[in-house]
Amino acid sequence: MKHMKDVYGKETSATHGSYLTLRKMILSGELPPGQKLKIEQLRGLLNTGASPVREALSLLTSDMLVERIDQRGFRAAPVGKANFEEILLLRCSLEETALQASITNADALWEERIVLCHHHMKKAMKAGTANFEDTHKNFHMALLSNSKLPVLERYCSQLYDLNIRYRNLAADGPRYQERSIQTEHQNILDAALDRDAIRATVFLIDHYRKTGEYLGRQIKN
Amino acid sequence: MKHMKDVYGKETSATHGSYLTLRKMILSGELPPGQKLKIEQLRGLLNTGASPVREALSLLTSDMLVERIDQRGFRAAPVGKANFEEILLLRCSLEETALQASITNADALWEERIVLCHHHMKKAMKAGTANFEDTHKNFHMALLSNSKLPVLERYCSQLYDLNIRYRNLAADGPRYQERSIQTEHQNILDAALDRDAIRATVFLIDHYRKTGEYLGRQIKN
DNA sequence: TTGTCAACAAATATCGATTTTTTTGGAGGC
DNA sequence: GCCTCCAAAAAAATCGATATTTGTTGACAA
Repeated sequence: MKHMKDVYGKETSATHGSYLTLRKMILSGELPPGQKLKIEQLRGLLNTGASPVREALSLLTSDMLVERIDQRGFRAAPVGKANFEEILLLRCSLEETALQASITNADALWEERIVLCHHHMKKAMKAGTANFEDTHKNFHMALLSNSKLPVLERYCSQLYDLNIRYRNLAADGPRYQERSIQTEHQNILDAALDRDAIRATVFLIDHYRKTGEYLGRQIKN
Repeated sequence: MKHMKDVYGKETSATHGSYLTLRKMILSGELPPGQKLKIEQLRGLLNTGASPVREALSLLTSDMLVERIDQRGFRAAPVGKANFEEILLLRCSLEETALQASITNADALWEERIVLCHHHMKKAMKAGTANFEDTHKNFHMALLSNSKLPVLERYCSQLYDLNIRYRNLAADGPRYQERSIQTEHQNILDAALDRDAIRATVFLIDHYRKTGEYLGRQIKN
């Protein structure tokens, strides 16, 4: 395979394409935690050579989605309650910092951005389309996107994905959207638009804690 | 080169060896910020093939020491005042969390560990040996090593390295150790041993702020 | 002079094959 | 029966070569 088209039809390198595919498979649980990731096997799955696969796995290592064992290959990162709770803790702490910085730098462009992302998310939720998860992440990242702290935003994005992975792994439990997530999102958005940093972060963190409490109960380890 | 020996004489893969070498070169400033990192050129420098070099560069990407430009290769990560200040801010915030957690979990083993690391650091400083930087990092990481929050510790380690890079890049300024760093370290250690989380974090953050203030003045951008 | 475009040069990305290392599965000794 | 050691198989790591992309130069036309 010389070229590859990603989900949006744009051309990407074999490495980047493999990265995106594997990432999605790990986040969705299709590649379960701890699973050995053999190059040869993935090579077949992805229709590509060993080099792009190795490089994609290397990149996933930095996202903490893949573990590399020296000279012994790669495996999907293991999961556990302690890990889940650390992620929740860090998310609350880091996103609080990021959201407050974002609000401090608030401007019209950012406001429009978060309003739009919120709209797209609501629409996707109502339609029940498959890309709801993407719009949900977009909304949350948009909230932080005005912080002018790119490293922090990167960490938040990483942790968001790790959290989503746990949600997907626990997907069989009782329906999770029973809580009125829509209201919670609306509250965060309104507080952000009011430039009320305190209220916005309280809503945001509460949003995470509630989700965390729900998911935490489902994880064995 | 089939085998490679790292600094401690242990056998490592070509990839890992290349990773360590390149990392050191970027942190020390030998490979200056923004510099194009051509595979062929590094291949010669490291006496190895293209694959290990590429993989090492991929790994360095996750440490934010190397930037990858799609289809256009790699370059040493650029630097700037905004980046420096973000790193300082995040370090203060994350290390505060980590140190407090470490102290909360304090036990005899941890105490021994930090006392030992501190001793090694003092010894290396007095002797003026080249490995002072390593012992310094070891001491700071040992302080956080009892947090039971591995992801947080990983972030702290990353940010520590990024900060060291700035220190090395500004190395030509007036002697930086004029401040009594020894006292500052002693204060942090003593407070940690007293299990006084508040006092320890105040000393620690003050330590970073002072260093940051000094270094910040040296960075142009 | 300036802008465009083709041919060339350089560098990246990828492939297929080879070399090393780890793992597996017994055979033989205790 | 259980451990140790050795060969065979599997997998990972690495290499050398090829294909693809990007960057550059200079001729030619507007």
